[in-house]
Amino acid sequence: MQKLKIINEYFNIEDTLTCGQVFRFKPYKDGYLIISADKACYAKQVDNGVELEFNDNDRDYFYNYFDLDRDYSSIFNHANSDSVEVVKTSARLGKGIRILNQDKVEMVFSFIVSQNNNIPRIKGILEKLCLALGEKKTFLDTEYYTFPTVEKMAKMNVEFYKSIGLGYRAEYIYNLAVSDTFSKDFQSFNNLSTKELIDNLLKIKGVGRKVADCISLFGFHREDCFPVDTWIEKVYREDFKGELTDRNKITEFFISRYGKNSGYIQQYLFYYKRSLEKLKK
DNA sequence: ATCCAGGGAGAAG
DNA sequence: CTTCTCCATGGA
Repeated sequence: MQKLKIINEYFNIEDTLTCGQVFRFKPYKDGYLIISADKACYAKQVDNGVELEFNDNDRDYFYNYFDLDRDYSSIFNHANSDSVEVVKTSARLGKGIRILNQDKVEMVFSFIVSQNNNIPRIKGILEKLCLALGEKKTFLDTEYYTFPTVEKMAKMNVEFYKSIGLGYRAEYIYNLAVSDTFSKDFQSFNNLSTKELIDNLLKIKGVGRKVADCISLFGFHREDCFPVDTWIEKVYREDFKGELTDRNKITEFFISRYGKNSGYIQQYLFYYKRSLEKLKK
């Protein structure tokens, strides 16, 4: 076991986990237990930073996972000097958000589950999926389940996927599991341009532009992506006073505006808009 | 009861 | 090319 303390004003563990980019984490002893692919990590906020704890062999994985090599100051400053008020406000609220480098395969399945769905339900479905098909492991005296292998998922049938609450998405998940999407050159997607990457992801049934953008951003760390969902559409309409209705065009609007910082600023805005809604109750 | 959630596929225009 | 309809599920 190994501990690592990160002192960085641009790293808040709660904001990073609850901003909507990751689904498999839960409160644990003054902090959080985070599960990614087959690995687990404990993280807790301390006065001036974040304390991480993981297995010795997972040091590089989680160092990269939390994007710790990146300097977030210029990203934050870009947002915090924008002419639109909501961008500045959201950046200050989400100053501690980092874009995680999550497992690519897990991101593809997870964001197919996310379509026309809400975050609590997405978390519940993924939890059931891992409980049923993942491998049981122990970390810090607590049990967790790995994300299932594609091979294991391919052995199930559509009825199983419906039984864990996937609804009409069950067929997308099943068809993807039995496809050859991940067996051939999926890892070489790394070498593609962002546009080529998105075009390839769009070939998967159940993956549209928004889901492809999320996979590209959260799995491949493509910063020049700006996923547009119902919340971002609300920001666009209410705070930017935008007139466009086509989500593709709204995406292009934001990318041409924010360039390489699109993904980060999108996360600031998404987190902010959703936080407001939670506050109402 | 109706609407909504990190939308997308397929059909119709 | 664009727009419309339907798609399961559960919480508000």
